[in-house]
Amino acid sequence: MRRLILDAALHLFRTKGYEGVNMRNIAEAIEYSAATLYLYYKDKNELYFALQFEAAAAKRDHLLPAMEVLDPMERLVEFGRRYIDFGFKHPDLYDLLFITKAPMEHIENQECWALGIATHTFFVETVQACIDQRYFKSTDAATIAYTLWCHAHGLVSLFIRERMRMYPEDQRQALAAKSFEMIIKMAESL
Amino acid sequence: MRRLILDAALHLFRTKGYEGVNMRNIAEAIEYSAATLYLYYKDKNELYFALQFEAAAAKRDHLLPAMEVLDPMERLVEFGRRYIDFGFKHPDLYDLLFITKAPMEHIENQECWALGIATHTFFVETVQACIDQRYFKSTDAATIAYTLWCHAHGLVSLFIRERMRMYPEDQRQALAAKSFEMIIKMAESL
DNA sequence: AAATTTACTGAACATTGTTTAGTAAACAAC
DNA sequence: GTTGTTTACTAAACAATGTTCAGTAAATTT
Repeated sequence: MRRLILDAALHLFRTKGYEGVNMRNIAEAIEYSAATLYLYYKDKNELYFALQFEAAAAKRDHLLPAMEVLDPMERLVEFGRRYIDFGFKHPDLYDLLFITKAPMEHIENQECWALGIATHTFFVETVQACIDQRYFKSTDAATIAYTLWCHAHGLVSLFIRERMRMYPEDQRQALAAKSFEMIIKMAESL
Repeated sequence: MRRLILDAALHLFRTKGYEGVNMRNIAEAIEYSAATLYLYYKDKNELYFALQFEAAAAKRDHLLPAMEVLDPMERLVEFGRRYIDFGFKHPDLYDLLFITKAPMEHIENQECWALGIATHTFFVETVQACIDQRYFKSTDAATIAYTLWCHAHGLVSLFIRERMRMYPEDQRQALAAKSFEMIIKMAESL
């Protein structure tokens, strides 16, 4: 039943966007009453956390191929490329994971958090592997990882939240791509 | 009257956060009925745009001292520092300007847009000035500016939207500061 | 057969954005 | 000075949405 609710919610979510979905919508889609949803999820927040878990799983799956690249520097680049690609291809899921102002209190107790942490840890470890293999002179893996993440997240979220209107629509993706190339070049000087 | 409404709205906004404010709230604060607000603003969107203008003005004022630095590279660094500082000090305003999912359609017609564009143009021109004075080898001012913006925005927005929970709360600001230093160092290799 | 548990729902409530119909005061025109 | 018009405002209602509650009916247990 939870599966049924989640699938319907996620589908609505991805087609109609976050705003366009409400409890009655979801209930309707699975031909139950809205009250039924509250039997399986305490409130909208709990449903939100469950959706976040789905999104985190989708993201992990999207990043998976990058994790298998052997050379740490190539892996890092591919990881970044795929992270950004995920954001552009699934703006609703990305939004859910990294932008939505939602009950972030106690998210540490949610299973979606563990998934996100695992991915983040893998990312930092990849940076550390680059350091170990002398790709970087700096040895501050945490700050390097965070700096790269800031760039990627800024890039995706400015795009998703429509703050690139000063650039013609058909040039935004290209600019993002150029910026990604640039940050890689910059990182090589670290 | 618009002044009265805006001041009340902005004040509520900054104390109770974006979510915690509604038309009735604002009306109450100035001791009028909610319907009155609709005499001065067509709908919540128009009020939103007006608030965005206030936020844009506050941001410009916050950045103003940086604009007066003579050396373009120092100016660029100070600009970045103050941009980030603004985001940390006024998360609600920053949110309003760069994160809130709100009616971005037709924002080009709003006065707040002009203000934002002016600041952005100044930023790109500063990068261009750095190029002209051989601070960078790269000559792509647009991409450099955008890349730096992505980093700063990512940094601020991950913080504001509580996506840094994997770092202890008392270390987040320090990490952000270190990352800012790092991106400057990286930029010097451009 | 009776009691209890499980699964579900219609109706209601609270909150919030928005509209409508109307009031009352100020002002204008004759 | 009465009448019409404009201005400033509001109470009440409507619609959408999150949430709760009382109740029903089938399944299961005793």
